[in-house]
Amino acid sequence: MNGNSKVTIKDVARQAGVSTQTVSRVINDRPDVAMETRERVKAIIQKLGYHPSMLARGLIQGRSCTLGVVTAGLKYIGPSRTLNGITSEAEAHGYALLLEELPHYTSTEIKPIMERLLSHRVDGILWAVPEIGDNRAWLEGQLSEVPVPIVFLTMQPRPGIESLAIDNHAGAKMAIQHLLEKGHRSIAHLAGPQEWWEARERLRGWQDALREAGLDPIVCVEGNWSSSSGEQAALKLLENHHVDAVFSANDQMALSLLLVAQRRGMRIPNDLAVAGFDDLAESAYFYPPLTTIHQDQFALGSRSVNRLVDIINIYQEGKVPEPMVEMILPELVVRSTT
Amino acid sequence: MNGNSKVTIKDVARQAGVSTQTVSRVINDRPDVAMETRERVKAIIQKLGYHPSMLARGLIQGRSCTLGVVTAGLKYIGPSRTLNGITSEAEAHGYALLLEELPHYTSTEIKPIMERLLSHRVDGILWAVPEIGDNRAWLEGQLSEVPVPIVFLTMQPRPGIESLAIDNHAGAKMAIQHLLEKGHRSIAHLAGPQEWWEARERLRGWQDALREAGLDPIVCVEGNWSSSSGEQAALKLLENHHVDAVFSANDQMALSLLLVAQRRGMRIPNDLAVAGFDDLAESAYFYPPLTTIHQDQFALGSRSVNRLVDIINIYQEGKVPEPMVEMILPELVVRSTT
DNA sequence: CTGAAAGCGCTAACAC
DNA sequence: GTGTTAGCGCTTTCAG
Repeated sequence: MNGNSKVTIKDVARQAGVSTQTVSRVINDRPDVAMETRERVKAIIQKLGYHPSMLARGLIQGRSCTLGVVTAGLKYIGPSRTLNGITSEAEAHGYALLLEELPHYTSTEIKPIMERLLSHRVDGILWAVPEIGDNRAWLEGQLSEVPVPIVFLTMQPRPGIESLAIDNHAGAKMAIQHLLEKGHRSIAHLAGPQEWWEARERLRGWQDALREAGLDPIVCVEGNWSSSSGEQAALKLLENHHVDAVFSANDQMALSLLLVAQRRGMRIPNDLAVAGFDDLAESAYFYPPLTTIHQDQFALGSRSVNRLVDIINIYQEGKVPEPMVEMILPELVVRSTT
Repeated sequence: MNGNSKVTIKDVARQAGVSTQTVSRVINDRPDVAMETRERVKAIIQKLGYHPSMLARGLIQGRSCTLGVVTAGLKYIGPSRTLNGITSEAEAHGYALLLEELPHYTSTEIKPIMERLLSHRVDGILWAVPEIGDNRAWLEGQLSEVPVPIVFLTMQPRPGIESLAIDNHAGAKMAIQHLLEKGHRSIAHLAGPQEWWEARERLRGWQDALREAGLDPIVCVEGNWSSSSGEQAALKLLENHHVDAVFSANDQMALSLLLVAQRRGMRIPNDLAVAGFDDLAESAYFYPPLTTIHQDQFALGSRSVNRLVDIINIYQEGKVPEPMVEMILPELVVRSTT
């Protein structure tokens, strides 16, 4: 580190023998600058290693070209794939990202987060935290106090609020319909933690698909997404019930289920068929390779940025956008466990 | 969205019947304000929902209280766990994070990235991209042009440059020593892509540990980290060589190796012992549960923030820090594949 | 203890 | 085409 710490527009102007205004015109690609002047200024900019300050520009224009992103649970792969989509799309739109991570999923301390984001004058906010328990309770009172548009990811749609989510209900139905087609009738569910909206949706999909087929959704045990909880749940399930298929709410629990079933001498898929949800990179190499529901979390992230940028632009034009809810359809990936 | 879009310090001052300086003193917790005035101003701030603008403050103080983070490969779990450590520690130090993701690991287009970061006047940069091929070539010429301190993660230590990394060489040696203790003598390596510094370090650890035991490191096949490449490599390895143990450069490839070996009728660990590297959440539930090397990527992230903040403070005091290199030791986790 | 004036780096609005 | 003036929201002098 050394380099030219603080070259300002004035330095460039002085060296080029023009006013700061002219330099400003050059860096903003305005048309009304003489070709020759433009080149000269550009050369000086290059030579001095000058970078216009977004702070100053943001101050004056009332916009920082920055989006706030609030996430949680980065130690798991899901949120970070969404983030991957967000970074990619934000760059395409010329926005920088201010990242905040909640200390835990159900943190209700959103005020300091918002304050930090708003202090930095973000132009909009992406709330990429899954809906769990009442961690959206703050919407009631505090949403109206936020002076910039917010788009929510992975949340139960609410009227008047922008949101995007994977359609977990539809995904679960796909899995069950696939198992039904394979001839299974006694299909259990290894559910996710029911405080999670996503887990409830997957359970509901399991129920609805079975009922539509004239069957009763009865056998259901709950885990907490982890492989270790899945192991406990799988033991309970296989010890106490006779089923010929299980739909697991995620791949990690499905993994334990495979392990437990095979330890008990069951052959997969002959004695027990298994379908998961998520499609982890490893799922194709489980023993045996896992049939699962693929959710495109990258798309979830990138589309949310798209939407937020649209909204910002609409407000910019003085109009008010019509709130939209978008659901992204997952896909069935058939492998060897069914 | 509505809320008080743009409440300024002036609005607060006017309503409180004081000057803007006084308000400024209150929000910065300066001592020289009368108790009564302070309370009154605070009440108005609350009432108006005023948030001081970090843009204006940054402009004047020459610092934005923002750290730039450059990452790559967020769709994999590794980088995002590091990011997890970064967000957590940055918040503890009161820094916001400006996130940039490279389009690919070996992107050499670092100039636009730097420019965006510097435009936003970040106080320092965390370069959290693994060293691959010559994607650090730019250090030669351009590092000196960066006017803020940079800390590099996951990179071959270089004199005079701040860096932190997991000690992959030591980790690999731990794995091999464990296999040797278990009585294995013919230990192959399922290597990672050799353009990656980390993969080379793991291979070197395998070589060194074997040589120190008086054995020759001979059998080695290379994958690209993915389970599918691991499958190809495992087939090649098991078809052409007779080995009684394999050290895989990561868990995903180890997973395929387990699958391939068992398909060929080998029992794990009796016919073949396997050790991996990474310790994924799923690894404890592989079939069988995988012995592996655990690397603490959260700590890698959090310590890098710590270091960067230290450096910024040292410069702040007008001093120049002594460049430091830190290696974080991984840990052996013994499970059922050895 | 409090306020007035100046200015951070930049751009909008107007002159010329 | 180009320069001048003013001011974004805040903090830093320096007076009182």
